[in-house]
Amino acid sequence: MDIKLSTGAVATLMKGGEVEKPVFQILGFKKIAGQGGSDRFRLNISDGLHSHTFAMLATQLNHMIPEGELDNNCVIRAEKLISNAVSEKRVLIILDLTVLAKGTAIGCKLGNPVQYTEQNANGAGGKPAGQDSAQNRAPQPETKPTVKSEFPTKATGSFYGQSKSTSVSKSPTKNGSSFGNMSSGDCITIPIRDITPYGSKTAIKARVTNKSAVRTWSNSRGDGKLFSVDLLDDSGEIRLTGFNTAVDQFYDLIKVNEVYTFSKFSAKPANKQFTSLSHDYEISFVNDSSVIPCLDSDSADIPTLSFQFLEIAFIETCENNKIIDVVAVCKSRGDLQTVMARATNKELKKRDITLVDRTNTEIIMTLWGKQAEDFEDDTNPVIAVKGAKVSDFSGKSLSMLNSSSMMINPDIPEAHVLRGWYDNEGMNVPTKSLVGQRGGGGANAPWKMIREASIVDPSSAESGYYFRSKATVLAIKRENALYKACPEERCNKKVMDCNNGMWRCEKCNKEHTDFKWRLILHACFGDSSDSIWGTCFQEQGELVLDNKAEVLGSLYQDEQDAFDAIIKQAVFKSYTAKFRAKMEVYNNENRLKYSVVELNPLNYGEYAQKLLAEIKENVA
DNA sequence: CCCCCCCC
Repeated sequence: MDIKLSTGAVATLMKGGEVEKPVFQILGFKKIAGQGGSDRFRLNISDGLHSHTFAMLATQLNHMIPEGELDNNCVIRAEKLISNAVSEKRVLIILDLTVLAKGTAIGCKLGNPVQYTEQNANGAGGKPAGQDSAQNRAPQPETKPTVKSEFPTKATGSFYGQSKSTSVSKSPTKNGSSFGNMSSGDCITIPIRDITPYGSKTAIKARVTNKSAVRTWSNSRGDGKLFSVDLLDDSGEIRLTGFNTAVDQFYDLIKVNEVYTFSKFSAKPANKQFTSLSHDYEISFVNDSSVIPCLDSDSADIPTLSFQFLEIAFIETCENNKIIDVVAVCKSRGDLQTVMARATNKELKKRDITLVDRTNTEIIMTLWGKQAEDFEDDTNPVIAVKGAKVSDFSGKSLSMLNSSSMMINPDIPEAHVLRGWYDNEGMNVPTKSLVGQRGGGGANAPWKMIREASIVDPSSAESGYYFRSKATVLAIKRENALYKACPEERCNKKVMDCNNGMWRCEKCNKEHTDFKWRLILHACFGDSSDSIWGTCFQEQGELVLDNKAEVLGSLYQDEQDAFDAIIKQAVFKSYTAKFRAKMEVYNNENRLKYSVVELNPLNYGEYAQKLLAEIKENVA
């Protein structure tokens, strides 16, 4: 077989030029381990003249390596290639390829390729592509130093060798500056992965990837202050918390992105509810803890980033309040808003941004405070978020926490792939939204017969599904229609009777001298096709019963007959109603729950017009 | 030993 490599293609591509379906020899590959089980392969490609290690294999092609289709020395034609500039470097992503010859058939390195550098590029390539091309709209790391390990600036000869052992490593003998009670000399460090509450917890060498602010607490068990950092090595990550004196001792000294040897700590099970870190345990400082900075030269083997990315489409199935990592393109950026925190009466700044990924699904993420104010990027950056909270407000959404961290255009393979996908394809593809109709609560909710609406596809009911119907009230449940609520203006929480004339609100954590009546009216709505039970909150309930909750409450309490008469009168009135159907789990069973989100007395004239229009449409 | 993280 006549194999001809695309001589000069590496240099051309490295300068930002384009090469049509270049032919390369694969001189080696390296697995970049497991971010959320999504291993990636980095290839050393050669055009016979130059070789280059900044080529990533698209994940959908990963299988070719274990299956032996791609082997050392094989020759491939890159059918589809994305080239991205990443700060001063350039990364190629091979999206599709054809194997022209197996490595076993070739058996040796073709030509005498040298590692490509700008210096030896010797004019082999073409002119760089135009500055406005999609390829050049590449991630520019905002925090450069944090993202160096995935793509070392120097590709060394040893890079493609076997992977190093991670089980035991020596901590550096550091000249001077340790914090804490460290005695001099080396100590044995263990991989983060191996930390348990049971083993001897000598020391770990780890990079600080996130550092919290100092926070104080005060509760029934006492008060104090604390901070925490996220630590990472090549075996895993773990949260380290410092309480009280440890705050004074270590807080200012520990810097994000730096590598330290941490020795002496205690470990306990991690509460998964409050972290996206994968470790089963978390650690805290003890009395004789020490923190020793590592020299830069000693830190290169400690990775800088770790994510367990979840695809956006998958967030739909996440339970509420789960803490997750996500990488996505910021499709649009909302305005800065100011809202009042109900609990604290503090003013909050927020900004919603819309994220989209290769599942063609989008989700809204809320940024808070300074991060919301500072977010001004309108260039559809790729965003990697660690530790965002899943909220089920109106479908599914994400919210940043104080403990979350966000990187804009990070230099990681997932981000490059997303960049290429969005610029070439994603920006023009319609997306599914995980937002249940927001704000207007289904402003364009479709008209449905009730029968039709009640057999709605369960997957869309998962996040809340809106529809409109003409509906007649067929029955009303008189029991539990009213409850005593917290009198605070914005709080509607049910209060507890303290039996001393006071009413306790758990939400406000206060006792009040009075309460207000609130309505949760369960009514059966029907049309000619079927009927459903739906919940009418305050305003809708007041409309159905044609009385204010306040009046209804006192009647319910003191004049039952009058209350029943009101209910009787409310039956058989007709409305146009907007319902929200949502799948909920009740007694381990899925059931559709309906609430009435909008209610208007039926305007017969208007409704007849609507029916006439529909008839015309169907006859034509 | 915290674990609050806000709003519609």
